[in-house]
Amino acid sequence: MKPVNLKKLAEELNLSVATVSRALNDRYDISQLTKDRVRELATRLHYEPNPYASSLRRQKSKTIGVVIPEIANHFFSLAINGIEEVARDNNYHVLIYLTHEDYQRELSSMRLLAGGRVDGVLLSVASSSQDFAHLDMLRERGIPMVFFDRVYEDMATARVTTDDYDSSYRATRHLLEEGCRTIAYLTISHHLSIGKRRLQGYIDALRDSGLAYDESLVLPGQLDKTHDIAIIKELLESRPAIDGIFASVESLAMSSYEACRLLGRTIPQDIKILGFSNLEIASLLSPPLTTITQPAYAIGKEAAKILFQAVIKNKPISSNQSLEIKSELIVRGSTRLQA
Amino acid sequence: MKPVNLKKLAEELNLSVATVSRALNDRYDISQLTKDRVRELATRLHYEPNPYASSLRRQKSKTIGVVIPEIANHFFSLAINGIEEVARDNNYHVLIYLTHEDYQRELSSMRLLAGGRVDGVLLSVASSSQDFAHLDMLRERGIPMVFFDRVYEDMATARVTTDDYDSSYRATRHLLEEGCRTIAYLTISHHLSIGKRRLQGYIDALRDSGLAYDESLVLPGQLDKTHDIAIIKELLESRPAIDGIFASVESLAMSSYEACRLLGRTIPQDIKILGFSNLEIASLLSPPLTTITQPAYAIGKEAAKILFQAVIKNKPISSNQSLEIKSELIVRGSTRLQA
DNA sequence: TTGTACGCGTTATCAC
DNA sequence: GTGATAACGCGTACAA
Repeated sequence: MKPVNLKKLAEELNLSVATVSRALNDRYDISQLTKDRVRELATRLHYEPNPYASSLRRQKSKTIGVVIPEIANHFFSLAINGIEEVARDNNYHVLIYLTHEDYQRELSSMRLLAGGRVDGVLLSVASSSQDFAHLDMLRERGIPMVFFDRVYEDMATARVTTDDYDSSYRATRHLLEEGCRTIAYLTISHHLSIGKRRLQGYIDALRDSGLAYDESLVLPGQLDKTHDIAIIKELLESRPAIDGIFASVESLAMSSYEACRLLGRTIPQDIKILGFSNLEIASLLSPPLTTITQPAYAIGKEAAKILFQAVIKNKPISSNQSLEIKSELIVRGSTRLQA
Repeated sequence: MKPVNLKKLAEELNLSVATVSRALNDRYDISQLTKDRVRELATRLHYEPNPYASSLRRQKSKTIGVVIPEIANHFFSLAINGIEEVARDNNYHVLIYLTHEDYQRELSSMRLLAGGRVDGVLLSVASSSQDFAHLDMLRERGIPMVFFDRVYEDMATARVTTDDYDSSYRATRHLLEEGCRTIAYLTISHHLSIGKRRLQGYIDALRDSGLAYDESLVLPGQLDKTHDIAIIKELLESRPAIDGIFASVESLAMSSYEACRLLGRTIPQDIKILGFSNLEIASLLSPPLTTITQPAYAIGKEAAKILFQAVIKNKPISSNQSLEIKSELIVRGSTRLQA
């Protein structure tokens, strides 16, 4: 019940606490015999060093913090998979904070993290975040941070993203090539750089095909699924010419499917749908969903690797360590008849 | 860059460290004036207490550990959502450890947690875990633990589960009522109690319908999707009489869809499929998947609540705080023609 | 109402 | 090779 500590081991072995500590840390100046004796007793008594005492002393928490908008989302859970993998390889622990796309929660998470609980932070910003002063807290404390997927442009640190603009451009081109002429664009945030880039890819693809950008075709989704379905339905009814939907996030693609079903629109005959998504089972949907699939696991892993370079070697992170990993457009039945 | 600590605040205000500490902790014996002065400076300098020093002193980490098999899975990510919610309400932090269904990783995670890094643990055991001696480490250290979903029967602590036996029984009945006579059962582990209960529900439902239990219809899935599809395909080919598949975990239902597609079997005409699953988009699959949907979010939330009762009030957890939350059988197109 | 002094468990420094 | 001791930053008993 009462934890074994160095003092206990030392008493038991008639050694000093210092010696026991050094033996366990495998220091060169301790005799092999002593090391063996100490280790034997330590394992026998299930000794585990107190991580907080150790952190206090070493000024290292052996912990990183991951702040993400949500977790019930394939992109983020795959990213965490990658992050946890790298953390474990480095003998680090992972704290998770969910913002639910809420700026206030992101802020309070940052405040907590800035308190020295972690040696580094991985962040994917909330869609409602407009102000980024809260990120300065980390900088002031010298805690390195790496963005992944959703970044804040003005911050001088590394980011691991995907080719949002290009894939959005390609996706829009694909819809155009499949015959769409009036493409609705569903988004979640205009503030996020990721939102801007994806939107720009859409706009440029339209323009390059000689089509005008019609702002009224851009629909800002919310967080509530029921509400999303309702407004998509409304848009489709008020604009019957719409023959394509480009969902910039997974949940909006799903809501579009529901909306079409409610309206009796057939995919892809009446309307084609395409979306950013990491759903493994996109191919099992009815019809199979054409997706832009992001390398979520790799993004998490690479972001973590960059962070650990800074954490372990105590080097600051530079923006030019940033990485862009390409997404893949996978054409399926929702945009093409015989896919 | 250098963190502000109590000493700094104290010097700045010409107060003792103790007074500053008490002011920040809002102790009754400090004058309002002093409290105000201290707080003002603290916020101005962005003071954040060092969590490790505090933990060391208070013998409380304000952190819980969550150990789960995987995260890229709707059940677990929803559960974490619930857990994080409760943790945040209690001003606690959440450490995540993924076992990838591997006993060794579960063991090492437990060892880390037993070191005093957390005040409590939520665990959903890995399918490969047969030995549970590693859980004693927590008990020895007096760290409370609550199981959720996947439990180890012999451990005297609370568990939050769903009605695995009943829902499995009902699901099997449903398949039988829809005309199935040869139902394959796909499982991941025979060791897990959850696996046993679900299997038993299946067996009993068969028996109550006068059908014999045929062990060769029980297929143990692996972790690798490609492999799963292959063995399901093999089973279906070697046993052409199979007209129903009951997948005891989500991934196996998906693999079954793939296998059927590869074999050209039509769902639900040739074969009916049903599975435990928390996929929100089960209804958008082709055909929509009949599911037993577990209350994942609620399970996570309730498990965390029980844990916090112990953590906050320092009371041991008793087995009879255990909770069973019912799952729901949602009939869709994969088991019935006009659903 | 505030200050002094100690200890939480570990590690680093210095002495022997 | 090993031991004594201080220090990490905070919280609390006791003193004033």
